[in-house]
Amino acid sequence: MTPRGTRRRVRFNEDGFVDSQAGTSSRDRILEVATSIAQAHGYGGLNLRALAEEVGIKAASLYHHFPSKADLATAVAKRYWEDAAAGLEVLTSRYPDPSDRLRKFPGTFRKSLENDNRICLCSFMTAEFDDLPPVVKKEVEAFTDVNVAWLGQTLVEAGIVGPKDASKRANAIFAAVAGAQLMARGRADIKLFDALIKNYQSAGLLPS
Amino acid sequence: MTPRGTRRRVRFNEDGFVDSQAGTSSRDRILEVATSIAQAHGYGGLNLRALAEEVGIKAASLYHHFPSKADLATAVAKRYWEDAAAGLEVLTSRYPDPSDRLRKFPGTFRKSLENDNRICLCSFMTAEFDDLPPVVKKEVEAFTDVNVAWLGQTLVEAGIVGPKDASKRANAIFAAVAGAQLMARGRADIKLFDALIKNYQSAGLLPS
DNA sequence: CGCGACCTACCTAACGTTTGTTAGGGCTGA
DNA sequence: TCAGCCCTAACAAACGTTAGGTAGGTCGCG
Repeated sequence: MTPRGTRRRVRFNEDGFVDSQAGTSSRDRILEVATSIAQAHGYGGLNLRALAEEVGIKAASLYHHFPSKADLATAVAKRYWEDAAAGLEVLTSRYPDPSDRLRKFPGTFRKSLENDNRICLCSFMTAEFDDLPPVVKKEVEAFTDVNVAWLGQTLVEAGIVGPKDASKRANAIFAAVAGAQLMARGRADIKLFDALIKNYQSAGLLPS
Repeated sequence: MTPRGTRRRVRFNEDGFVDSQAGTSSRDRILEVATSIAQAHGYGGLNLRALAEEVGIKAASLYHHFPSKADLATAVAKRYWEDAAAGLEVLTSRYPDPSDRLRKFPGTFRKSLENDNRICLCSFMTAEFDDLPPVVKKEVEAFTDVNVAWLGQTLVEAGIVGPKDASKRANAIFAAVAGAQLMARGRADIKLFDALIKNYQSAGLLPS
């Protein structure tokens, strides 16, 4: 019965990333399952009946919590980047060396692949760009913003680039890691993801 | 009235990439329009009625050319990687310097973005991995194979990496460029794509 | 030459299913 | 008692797909 405004309890694992099974209220469980489905099938593939069944309720009952699919997806995407932001903050506070943090960064994306070969919710929704309700699009963009901002700040702190080039390099790292995740999904091979990250490191895109 | 087995006439622009409006037969026009739709909406978003309308026929008439949507999509993906392979071959024969070729490589992906912010058909379908008919999946993988093989060979020829590390670096370049394309789509900003590629170059992932 | 058989390419009409969504009612705990 | 949470039942639209038909062209044969 967490009131709507209350911050959900979230658990982080040893690397600062969100562990699942954090929500207990019905609304939270819906968002949790919806996130998982959308990471595998996208916005278009998010079927309200299938979602409801996995939650353990009927599709019509979803409308008690969300006025429409677009609103549900908006809440999903918002929760997604908020959790990501919280996870990155944990990373920052846990590792004093900014280069260490940068080395840990791809771990967020790795987690998705570990979870039944899923990908970043926002990568999928970015592909679906043209069919996304504008409100959802906004939240998807926020995820990129959060990651790029964190990367840029950390890169500067690590002395890898100057403040002027920070956001450009941050963009490059984000795009490359997202691309690695997508490619690894296509082969259903998480070792490929690791190899790609290693290659980014040896090429000098990421600190090794 | 091109017989089914005949190679379609294809035009390449100054950089060796396929120009549209190459097909004249009905079957080819279907594939052409279907490719364009799938690059913007994916396999799931490929609506047979909408496709037929854009071609100028009725949805039922599509079944004269293809037995099912899955078969249509298979033909689309197959044609897609075959055109890509042909384009890369043109690049090889047109530029004697392998480093030049590598510099031109991202141009293929740029072309999609120029075309109404579309992305690589296979990037989209890789996201839709779980919902793809197995036959389609196979053709999608072939696209990656073709690109990675070409990149690996060209990297060795350019003396950038040894034959042992070629395929790993080729994978990294492919993933990074695909990721850049996806990110640029999310911002509907082709200049972001150019900036990302430039950053890959200055980081040493691509020759500059 | 002329005629029927056949093929290609498209059509209309409809089917069955799946989809997001709504109306309205029932149970339960505070 | 009453709000919070969930239900059944159904709607309308959109979907892939099928049945069956038509117009035009081509071919072989008497």
